[in-house]
Amino acid sequence: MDAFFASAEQASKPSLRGKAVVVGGLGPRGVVATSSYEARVFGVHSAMPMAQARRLAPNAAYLVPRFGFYRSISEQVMGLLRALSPLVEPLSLDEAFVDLEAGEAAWDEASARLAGAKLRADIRAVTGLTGSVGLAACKMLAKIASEQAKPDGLVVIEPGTERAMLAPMSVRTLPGVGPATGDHLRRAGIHTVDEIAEAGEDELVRLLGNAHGHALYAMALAHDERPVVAERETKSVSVEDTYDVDIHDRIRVGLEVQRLADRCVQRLRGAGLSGRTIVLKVRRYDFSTLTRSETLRGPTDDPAVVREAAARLLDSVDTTGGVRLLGVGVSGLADYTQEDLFAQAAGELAEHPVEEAAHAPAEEEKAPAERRWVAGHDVRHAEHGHGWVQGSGLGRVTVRFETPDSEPGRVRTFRVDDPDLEAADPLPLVARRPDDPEGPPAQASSVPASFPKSWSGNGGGGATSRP
DNA sequence: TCTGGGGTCCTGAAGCCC
DNA sequence: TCTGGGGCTTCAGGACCC
Repeated sequence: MDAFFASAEQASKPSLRGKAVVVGGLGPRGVVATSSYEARVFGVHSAMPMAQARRLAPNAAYLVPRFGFYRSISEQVMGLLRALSPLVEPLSLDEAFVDLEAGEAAWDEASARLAGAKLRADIRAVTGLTGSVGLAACKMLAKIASEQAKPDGLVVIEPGTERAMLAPMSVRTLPGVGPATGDHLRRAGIHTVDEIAEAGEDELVRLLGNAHGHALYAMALAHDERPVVAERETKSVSVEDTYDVDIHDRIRVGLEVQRLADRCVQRLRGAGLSGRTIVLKVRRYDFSTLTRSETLRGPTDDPAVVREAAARLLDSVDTTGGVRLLGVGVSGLADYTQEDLFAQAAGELAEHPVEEAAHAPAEEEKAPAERRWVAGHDVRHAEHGHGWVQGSGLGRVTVRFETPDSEPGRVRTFRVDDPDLEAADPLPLVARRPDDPEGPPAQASSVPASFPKSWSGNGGGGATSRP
């Protein structure tokens, strides 16, 4: 999907269409998750500190991400992909690989183009958003093609042309080459993909180590045999928080770690998992990050056990000077068994007869009674109807009244405790047909049959929430 | 005026067992 | 009894991705 979060917000809010929109954390330490193409003109891009974005684009609209909303759109798109093939490998909310051969959805370049074009049309009809499609014989090339296709395009890399196409490209084009590896290669005089191939496999292994060296050399030759994997099992579950102000108080640090342990266990249980290795993460005032881990005798999803392990790990960490981030994770995962459940139930009753997992809910889940009017979130007013919060402060909240299919709406300001104003769910971006409230709004056609070895696609956009 | 959150994979050191 | 080495696991850190 193209600039996914920002595009979804623009589709949801007519007054933001054609305008610079930046989605990300709005606190003093927030970073940009996605910016609209209009904002990118000012140099705003993903992972940029929000403060810097505000300097570059002071008049942009700044919004908090609404993951539940994006997830619902993502599910619609993934549904379209699964109609093409049983082998769909989601990489994130807005990106996935599809093995078109496995779905017999195409068999040559022409049919692949047709399938890609139809997919893009279907995504547009069902979600109202644009997605880009890259078609190629392997995942690496499909990904590169989808990057080239953005925004709102389709690119095919024809078999036989791969090496010539890759040769002049920067090493940073290849997946797995980030800032550090890029610098490493540059210092060795390697700037392009062609120069990687020329350097030879032994030299790359010497420079980058075994796994990375072999993998990168293969990619430079356009070799990528990785299959599209539909079901990936989760390897770890973690939660972390960056604090607006460094925490110096050791007792407070301990309490935060306990809270994070509880949240982590909630997530773990939600996924039906338990784990053996508990990991504590601490980012200190100077941004240095350290982790401490402990492996238990067997898997657990008992909050008391995870809390205790996390507290023991914290004992071994020096936090003088302050911490800016704390995290708790669990790895070494297993599906939990019935015995585990009974053991946990007994253990919890013994250890925490009254304790409630009543810690601060996520921003999106907060009750309306809490009266936290979050910028960008939907609201409903008894008289003026559906709108969204444009800003709040000093006891006032400013709301723009508009819906995905309305004209840009008018702005009104209310007291934060106005009884006529309440939080609301996002409206669908594309109006449903009255006779089929569940189904797609437009006809989503099916794709031709039979597909060969050499075509796989990176559909639904490639890294499109990134610049 | 700095640098989120949730993951994956790899490497190297160290300890243990045989 | 001492030493060496291979193989495995654990732990910590780093790079990368979206």
